[in-house]
Parts: sequence; C-alpha cells; structure tokens
Amino acid sequence: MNKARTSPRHRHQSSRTSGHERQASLISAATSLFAAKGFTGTTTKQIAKAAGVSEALLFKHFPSKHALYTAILAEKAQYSELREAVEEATNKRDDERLFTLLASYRIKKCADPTMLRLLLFSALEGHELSTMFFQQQYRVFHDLLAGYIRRRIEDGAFRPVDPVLAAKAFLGIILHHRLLHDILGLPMRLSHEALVVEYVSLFLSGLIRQSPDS
Amino acid sequence: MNKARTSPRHRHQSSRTSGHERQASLISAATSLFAAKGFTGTTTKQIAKAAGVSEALLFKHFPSKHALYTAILAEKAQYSELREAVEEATNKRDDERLFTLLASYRIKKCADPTMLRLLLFSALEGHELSTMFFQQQYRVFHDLLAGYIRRRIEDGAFRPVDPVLAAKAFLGIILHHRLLHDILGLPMRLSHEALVVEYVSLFLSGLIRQSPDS
DNA sequence: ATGGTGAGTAAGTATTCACTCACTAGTGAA
DNA sequence: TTCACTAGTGAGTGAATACTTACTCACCAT
Repeated sequence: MNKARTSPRHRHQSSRTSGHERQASLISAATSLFAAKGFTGTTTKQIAKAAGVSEALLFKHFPSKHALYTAILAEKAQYSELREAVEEATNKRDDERLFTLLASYRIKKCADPTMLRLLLFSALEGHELSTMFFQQQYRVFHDLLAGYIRRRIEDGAFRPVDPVLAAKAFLGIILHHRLLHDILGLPMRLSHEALVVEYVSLFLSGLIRQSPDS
Repeated sequence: MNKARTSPRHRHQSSRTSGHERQASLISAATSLFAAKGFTGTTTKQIAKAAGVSEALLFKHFPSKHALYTAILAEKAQYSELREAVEEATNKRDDERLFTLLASYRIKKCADPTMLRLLLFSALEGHELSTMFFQQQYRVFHDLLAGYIRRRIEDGAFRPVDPVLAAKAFLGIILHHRLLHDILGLPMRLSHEALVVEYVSLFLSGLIRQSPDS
C-alpha cells in the first residue's frame, strides 16, 4: 500500500494518511457494516479490512469496538437539512406541500436505508445512544409536524385531533412504507410520486367519503 | 412424562424429560433470547443454560444454531386468532369496529413485544425465513383489510383510494406506535383505548375539516 | 438380568473474537 | 543529521464461539 518513497522528491499522495482522514474512513467503513449486520454481527477485523488498514490501527483510533459504534451514532445523529423548505411550507400554510415534502423526503431516500437500519439495529440491540439517535433523526420532523398541525387546528383548518398523535400517525405511514420496501425488500407497485400523493391525500382527507359534494 | 419409579430410591421429579418437551423448552428459551438479543447476539451456551440443559443436548435436538432459529420462525409463523371477530365486523360493514379491533389487538399486545422484535431482527439480520415470517404475521391483516376497504369503496362508503396502500397506511400507524413505545420505550401519554379511538378516527375521517356539518 | 434405546453430559476441538504489544517507518522541526 | 512524534503493522493474548466426541445413566420390553 505504500508507494515506496525514500527519496525526498514528491511523493504523490503521502504514503501516510492523517489521523483525521483515517478516523473518517474507519467510521465510514464501520457505518455500512454496522448498518448491514448490526453491532454483534460485525467484527473489528471486517471493519479494518473494509477500511484497508490493520486491525491494530483501529484500536489506536478507538479504544474499543463499542466506542467506535458510539462515535458513529453520535456523529450521524446531527444533521438538519430540509428545514428551510419545510419551514417555508409551514409559514404558507400549504398543507399539501408540507406533507408531500416530508413524505417524499423520506421515501425518495429509500435508495440508502443505512440510517434506518442503523437506527433499528441500535434500538433492538439496546445501545445506550439509540434513543438519542432516534430523537435526532425523527424528533425534528415529529415536533415540527406536530406544531404545524396544532396551528392548523387553531386556524380551524384541521379537525381538533391530538396533534402529537396525528404527527406520529403520518410519520408512521411513511416509516412503515420504508420498512416494507427498503428493509424487507417487498416490491413496489407504484412510482414514488404516486405513492406520496396517495398517502398524503389519504392522511389529509381520510377514508370516509364525506359528502356527495360536487 | 414418565415419573415412574423402578429404582429403589425415589429421585425427585422424573430424572428424564421426553424429547418433545425438551425440544419445546429449548424453543421457548431460545425464542426469548433471540427476540432480546438477535441471532448473532445470542449464544448456544446461553440458550442451553436458560433451558436448563447442557449445550450438547441442544445439538442433539437441532443440528445447528441456525436450524434452531429457523425452527422458531417456522413455528411462530403459523397462527390465526382474531379472524372470526374481524370477519364478523367485515360482514357487518362496521368500519369503526373493524379498525378498532385491528388497532387494539396490535396495541394491547404491547405487553409482549417478542414477536415484533423477532420479526425485526430476522428482517435486519437477513434470515431466509424473514419474509415468510412477515407474510404470516402481517399479510393476514393486510390482505383482509385491503379486501374490506376495496369492498367499502365499491359500496360507495369510502373514497376511491388504493385499497392496498390504505391498508398499509393504517397498519403503518399501528406498527409505528408499537415501535416507538414497545421497542424504543418512549412513554405513552394516553391510555390504550384513547389512543386507538384517536388513531381510528384520524384514519377514517382524515385531518382536514370537511364541512361545518351539523 | 440383559441388552437396546434415547436422555443427558463433561470435556473436549478448532476457530474466531476483541484487544495488546513490540516494533518499524515516514515526517517535520531544530 | 538528528530526534521526537505519529501512522502503521505482524504476531500475538486469553476468552468465547459453535459444534463434537465419547461416554453415563434411566427406562423398558424381552
């Protein structure tokens, strides 16, 4: 792996990697392995191999396998993104847009179920950071949505339901969808767009035919 | 099953258990361990200890740890229950009753998240029977519900939504709830009954205030 | 009694696990 | 050049791991 350099002349690409880079590559390798096979299902040897280093080096960067896992959860827990778009829709009181945004964000991302798998594994395996990880990943949307629903109820636009429960229900629909298709691998019969439209309409309008309107 | 004493000195409690009983006790012990810690997280030693036998005996009954796991999934996959009640509601076209029944069945059972954990672990860990297991556990309700919704649409009682998607959405709401509270351990603010009522009403009537009716 | 059978186990085996240690080599500053 | 420092590793360590072997004992029909 070294390119062999005794000579002073430029070594393209230093033969040594900085500590931070190495740490990042270890985290990246470990993330996909932990997401694929869980904490107990992944060995430090596999992680080291995936990162292209010796197992010993892994332990130079992280005192234990567990610490590496914790570092991953802590790192991945923080991100926002999407906030602005959502908040704009929020202010405009554009129900359909807001719900569509949330749904399609979650559903489109299905290409990469890593985070979801990581979350589920950590919850099932009972890692101490799992709740925190969950909070960061879901609480954001949850609280935002619940707040929006509450306001729309005050507007008189929504029925007087429990906003927290309603938010949970909507996120549940989306999560369940991802569970079935991204994790269990069931085939999807419809396009993403059609799915999102249908789910949003279902949630906003309910199932019962309200009036023979029009 | 024999207690039977030929020997002079009574030995407390039959010294031997029948093969089937032992097999059952191994399966029972293994089920809770696999549900708690997953396949890779559980060792054959732990299972044997929980069943109160030697590790060697486990391998007399099951050729491998994997085979034991498979036997569990295959066994737990088959059960019906609840069918009659649901089918009655189905025939009566009693929407609220049917949905309430489904929801409360799932939610009340929260006391024992074993099956759900087993299901999720098997899905995440990629066991070959996970899909089958899932089919048996969920497909029943899913198909039943989808069929019912389809009929009610034909009746003109429900809006013309996609019945399969609608069924999925409702089950998603319930599953998500269990995920949050049974697996992640988040506290519940409402009673089971209130929750079920709210979820059902939400799903049936939707969120948007339809008309200033009555 | 006796011999066949199935329940049961103690004590392995080979391998893999997370983790260490003793050590080499590249690098930048003095 | 030297030297301190850090990136990096091969070759371990003891403890588990899944699974085996060779054996003992209880029971029962002959």
